[in-house]
Amino acid sequence: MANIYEVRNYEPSQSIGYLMTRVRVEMLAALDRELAADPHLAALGVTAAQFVVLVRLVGNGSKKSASDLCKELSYDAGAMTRMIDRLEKKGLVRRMRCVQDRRLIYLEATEAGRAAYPRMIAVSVGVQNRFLRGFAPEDAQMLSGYLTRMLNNAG
Amino acid sequence: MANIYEVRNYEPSQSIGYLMTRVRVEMLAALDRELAADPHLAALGVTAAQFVVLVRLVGNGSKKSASDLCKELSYDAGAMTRMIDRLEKKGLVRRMRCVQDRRLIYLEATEAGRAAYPRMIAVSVGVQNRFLRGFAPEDAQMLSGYLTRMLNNAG
DNA sequence: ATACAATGTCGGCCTAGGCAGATATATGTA
DNA sequence: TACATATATCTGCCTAGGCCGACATTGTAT
Repeated sequence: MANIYEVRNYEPSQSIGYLMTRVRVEMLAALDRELAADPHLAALGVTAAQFVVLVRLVGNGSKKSASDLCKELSYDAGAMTRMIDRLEKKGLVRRMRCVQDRRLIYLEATEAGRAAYPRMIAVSVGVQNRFLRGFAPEDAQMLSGYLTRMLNNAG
Repeated sequence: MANIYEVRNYEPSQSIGYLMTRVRVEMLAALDRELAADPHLAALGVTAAQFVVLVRLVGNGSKKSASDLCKELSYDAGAMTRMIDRLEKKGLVRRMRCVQDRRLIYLEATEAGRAAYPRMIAVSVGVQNRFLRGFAPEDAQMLSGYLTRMLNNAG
């Protein structure tokens, strides 16, 4: 299989890595802005990064540990500890020591966290739809497929 | 134009935003690892983030200011100041006050920075080709097009 | 039972980005 | 000229992630 890029004619500013980094920066910035602007969510002061973690805790109800989240999100364990600290301080997440395996700490969204969930999802969907403006459903499907393939290539 | 996502059946873990964030995390981590592992570059201690900035300074030889770089890279001005500090401390970049407009500080890659450039590009190309393994050139073209359209939708 | 390895959480230290305010310089206007 | 405005850089404070080592707990091999 031929390589996509060659060193001799590689143009960094047109590479997929560069484009993807910029798109992601713009998407997260938009998400941050709109989370902060939303009248229902502004009081919580939830950032885009916190939102991503919170979604994982509310979405599928199964109890999860911090290390579970780290695996799902390619996240550093130390960073996760501090992220949970911030979410706990805001009253959106609870820590509960597991009695079977006392190394584990199960994480659970609080009532406030669950209550904010639908609105947060709506904001996220709105941002993504805006970035995908003009995309046919098949285009979005293609793009998802490409990203999934790249993720598999990561090892 | 129809929306791609709907709130009622939105699955965060399959969304394009989520996938793109993860791909980008994996790509940057791979770039960091390989920059640190490369025998020619390890001594410089250049991170992926520093690499991105350095590429912009060596690539097209025109003198650039910090604010130029911020616009190109969607970068915060304060963060750029500190990034330049780190690159300067490593001897890869020089600051030169502009005499015509004394607000400006032109940035220039040093000899050491320019010398490391080809090897850094080779590492970057290698990482991206690995993530695009199995992609036909037309696939890569399609993906670039999608990303460019999303960037334009950002406003 | 003891020793060792593996796992989960946490804290310290680093790089890193966003935001707001301060400062210096340049430019346009009355 | 005097003043307001815009621009460029820098600094402080916050959130944030990666790496490493400490610590407790659990599982495994001897």
